[in-house]
Amino acid sequence: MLQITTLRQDPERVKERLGLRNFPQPGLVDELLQDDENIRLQKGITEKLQASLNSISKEIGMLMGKGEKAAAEAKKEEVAGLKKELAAEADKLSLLEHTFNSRLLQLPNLPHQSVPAGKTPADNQVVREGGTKPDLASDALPHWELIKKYNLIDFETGSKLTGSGFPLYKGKGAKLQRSLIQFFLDYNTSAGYTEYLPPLMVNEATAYGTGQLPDKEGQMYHITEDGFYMIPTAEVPVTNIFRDEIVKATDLPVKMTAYTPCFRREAGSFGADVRGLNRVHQFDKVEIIQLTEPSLSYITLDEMVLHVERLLQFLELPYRILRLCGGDMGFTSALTYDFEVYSAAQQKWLEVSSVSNFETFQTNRMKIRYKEEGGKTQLLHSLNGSSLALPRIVAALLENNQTAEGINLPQALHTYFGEATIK
RNA sequence: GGAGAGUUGUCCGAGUGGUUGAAGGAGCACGCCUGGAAAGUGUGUAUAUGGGAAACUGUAUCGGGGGUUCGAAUCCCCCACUCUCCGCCA
Repeated sequence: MLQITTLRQDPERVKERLGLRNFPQPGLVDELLQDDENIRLQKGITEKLQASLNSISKEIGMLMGKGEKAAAEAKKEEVAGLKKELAAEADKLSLLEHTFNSRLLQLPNLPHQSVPAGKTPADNQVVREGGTKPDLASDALPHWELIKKYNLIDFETGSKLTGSGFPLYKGKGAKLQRSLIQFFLDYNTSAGYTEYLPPLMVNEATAYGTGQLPDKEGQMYHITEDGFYMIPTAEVPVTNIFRDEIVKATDLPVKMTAYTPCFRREAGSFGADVRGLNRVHQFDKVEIIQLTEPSLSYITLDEMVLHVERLLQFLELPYRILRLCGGDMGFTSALTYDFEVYSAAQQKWLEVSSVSNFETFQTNRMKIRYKEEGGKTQLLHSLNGSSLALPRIVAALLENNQTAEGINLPQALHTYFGEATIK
């Protein structure tokens, strides 16, 4: 959620930045400023009434204390009218605030100055590429065939147990998951991230904190009986660890990592790229999250990009890093880099990570703050990224490294997996 | 799932309707004392938000939400969490 002070300071810049996102209602900005003005006026009226009511109540208290009952009764009558008036004004105020809040929630984050203009993924900027695409034989198999060939995942039984998109990993397939998770977590903790293993269901307040509610309600599995949501990413519980906290400046930056399964309904995204592991309802992911002071967040973003990039180099996968254009960025992000790996048999780029700076958009909702040197309390910046999402990594590893003898795993995984080749 | 006890400021802890934003203590900050420190002593010490150049000041906040009342930390209702006992159970 944007801070209203940002709108007050420079409404024209806000509109210009929203334009980069192709935000359809620039008029909202002026409406919000008008609301803001009205609210402050109405607050003045309401609070003045409340103040006089409070002071009369105090007087009554003093009179009662002195035993002057009659005088107190007289005051009580005086107050009756005031109370009615106050109730009416307070209603007006809460109506104004309600409108204001629902309008403010509709505003996405403002794109950083380096965000390119554009409407679709085709407008994203390729920042850099790395690794080399393998030369596969013409009869190279897509990963869903390789999965069958080496008996790594049983999609059919997963469907029987739950439904489509819930893979059942098996044997070497299950072990490969475990190896990757362990490797990613070790890599993250050795870079100073503290490991967490959070709850996989969260309550409404938590889902609201990171912006899943009210915006993406339909994307989460909802346990209505208890009012819980299955997490779509570790970002949700882990960032909320610091909700309503004031972090000591000396404890910054806060660096956290977590492995969790992620649950996504993926409502409305049926279509071409749902085969095999390209898009599933439950998948494993390791996430990194940082809370930093505002002046350092873009340096931190660059560090996180390098961190994820190095991980892909360890995996020896061909990758590219994209800077998302205004039209393709998520609602809450100010700047996002997407990482894609090339899955050679499908001849497709698959998104495996998304590293973003949210500035104060999330922390404003969650009231995650820190105390500055001078003693002033300020919102922190929050950032996060995947390191990494497993299914598409597995897809690319299988496809790119297939040989007649088996799947050759990258060096970095050998000790974790216990073998160099899946046969 | 059933029964009971509890949730107060950075922490401990008092407070069952009226100048209570909240006693007392600890901690912390600054001063005095000291050769220096400890002890002692004095003062200060929540957050958010509105108004104001500032001094200052209005409002809200005693787990969360609602209610009663002129007035609620205090009374009533609902919810969450913690602890104890019973039941069930990996």
